[in-house]
Amino acid sequence: MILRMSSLFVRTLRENPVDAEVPSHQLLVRASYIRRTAPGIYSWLPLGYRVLRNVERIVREEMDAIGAQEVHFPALIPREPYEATGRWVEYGDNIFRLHDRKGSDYLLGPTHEELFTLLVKDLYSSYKDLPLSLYQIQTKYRDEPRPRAGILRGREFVMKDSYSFDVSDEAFLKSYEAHREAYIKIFDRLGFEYVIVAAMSGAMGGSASEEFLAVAENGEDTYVRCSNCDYAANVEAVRVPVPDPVPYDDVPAAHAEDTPDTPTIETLVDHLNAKFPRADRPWTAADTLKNVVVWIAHPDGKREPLAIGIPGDREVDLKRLQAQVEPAEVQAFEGADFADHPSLAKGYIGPGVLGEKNTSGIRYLLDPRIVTGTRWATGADVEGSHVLDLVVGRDFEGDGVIEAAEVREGDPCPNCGGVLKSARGIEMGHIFQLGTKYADSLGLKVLDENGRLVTVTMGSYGVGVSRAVAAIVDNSHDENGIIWPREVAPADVHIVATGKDQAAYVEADRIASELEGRGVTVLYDDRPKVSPGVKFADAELIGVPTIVVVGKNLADGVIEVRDRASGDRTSVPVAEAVDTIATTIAS
RNA sequence: CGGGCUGUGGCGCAGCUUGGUAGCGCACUUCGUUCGGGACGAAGGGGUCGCAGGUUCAAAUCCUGUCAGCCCGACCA
Repeated sequence: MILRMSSLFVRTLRENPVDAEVPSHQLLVRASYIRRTAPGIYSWLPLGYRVLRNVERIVREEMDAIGAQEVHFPALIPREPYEATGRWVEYGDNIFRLHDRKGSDYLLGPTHEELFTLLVKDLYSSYKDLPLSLYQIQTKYRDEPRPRAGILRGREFVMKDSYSFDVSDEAFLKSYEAHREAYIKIFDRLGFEYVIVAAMSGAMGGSASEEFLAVAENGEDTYVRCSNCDYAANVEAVRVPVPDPVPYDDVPAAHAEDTPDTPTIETLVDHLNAKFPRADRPWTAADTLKNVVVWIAHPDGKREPLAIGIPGDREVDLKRLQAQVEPAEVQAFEGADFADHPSLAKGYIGPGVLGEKNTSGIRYLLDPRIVTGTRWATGADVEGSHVLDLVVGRDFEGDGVIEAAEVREGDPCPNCGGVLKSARGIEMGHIFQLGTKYADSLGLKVLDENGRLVTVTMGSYGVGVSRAVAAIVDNSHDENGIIWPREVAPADVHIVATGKDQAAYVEADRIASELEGRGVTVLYDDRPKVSPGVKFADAELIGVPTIVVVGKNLADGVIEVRDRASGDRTSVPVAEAVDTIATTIAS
């Protein structure tokens, strides 16, 4: 097919829209692929929609290849199924809710585990029917607190979601592995750099999950990778290696000391070094135990304080903490809250009052590094006083363990002890081992070969289709515009006709038609009276991988074939033009 | 949720301090010239100045509220 620029519904912008920060947002708007309709909600223009469909096509082909069957569910969904799994409440403000004229509750689907589970329950009741994998490519709705970066994080977006149903956990692993392999093929074809990392399942529930992250400096997710083994994980999912308990027989009894004006770790360490110097080495922040209090707000509206003890040289990583307490939310513990909890001495909180058995009654969870026998300097629960030589297991204990401390580059790998390196990425795909969470709450069971009812084991798998469009652009562009990988480009070739000589247009028309006859999609800049500079700039901005210029050189019997990515230019005799172009774009 | 900055034709911006006919560049229309790296001249079309309320003879401009956008922050015990 031929897309003629003279009539194509496209208007490129010369300047970047001022509200766009990331390259994909800037370029997709400038090159007229998308247009903002409302905050976090975008319309797809002809070129953009072609790219989106190309991504969908790749996803479809790979899903079909593993035997998954395509279906299509409504986006407008009644409340009941989500009530049954608790997600009507768990999703909180993140779902769009609406009422029909009778006042019944509906939602716009953020993801579809419930409906798929119910549909399979409707139709299937035997182990002979399994395994089954269903998928759909559909518009999803999530009322994000802060949509940003164009289509990278929108409130309406296109997602491929699929669900696997198996009679046992063992059988499930095959479905999971098949999806994982399919995802590798999809992301290889989409042509951006990505990593597969261990992840947290979050609101989705279930036991384990892996994320496919597009490597991107401006990504929202931070992940770590071991420089020695193949361990890779989202920081939220990193498990700190737990040290062995250490002996503490020779540690003196805990003793409180005056430490005036030391409300921060930094001031405390300085004070300790000045007044209580250690014999072996100076005090460091890592010798102190920092106790942070936060609110844990549950979806049902209740909230409780939670104290977290971590080594003083680390910060609490809110995202990590959040991931641990999902679906509850973490909220700041503020000045007025201290007034309500008089046992907490702000700046000098210690294990003396924390814990369910102590005066505050606040649940107290410790970082895994704080193991039995380790000794700490920490708050004495009195302003201007800290306790030294406080030993875990001898002088205090926590109510449990929590992974909330920040993960840092250089930390040891939980797998092999090697060094972790950190980087950022964008979540492009996520595969979940759901176990029986949804099958249990919705009653999806089948009869096994012994005639017994067994609960179905499920997996759910998502690909951010519209997000992939943005990720590809972020991964593949230069100062002049987008550089599409061939498989997703809105056209196979972009023909630019230039000059006042009508012959160029006649020749370009012929080449375009012949290419069309061979099944090639041609974006043809046939705009009259548009200067060559504008056409070249637009061609580079739009980013079709092969650009053909028909103009001045026609007098010498040649046209020019340009490679968008490398910038290479080749002169080709007119007679060979169509063959050469067809060969180029097929390679 | 808190703080900062910003909302003026499709895009980028000026005007606001000191209230008085809404402007510039790009884009768009017409004519002519130009034609391989964002051409030129002339003549045009297009804006409830984010929204609501208030002050005033008069509001883009002052006041209040609200909505939206961008950035930063959210614990540091």
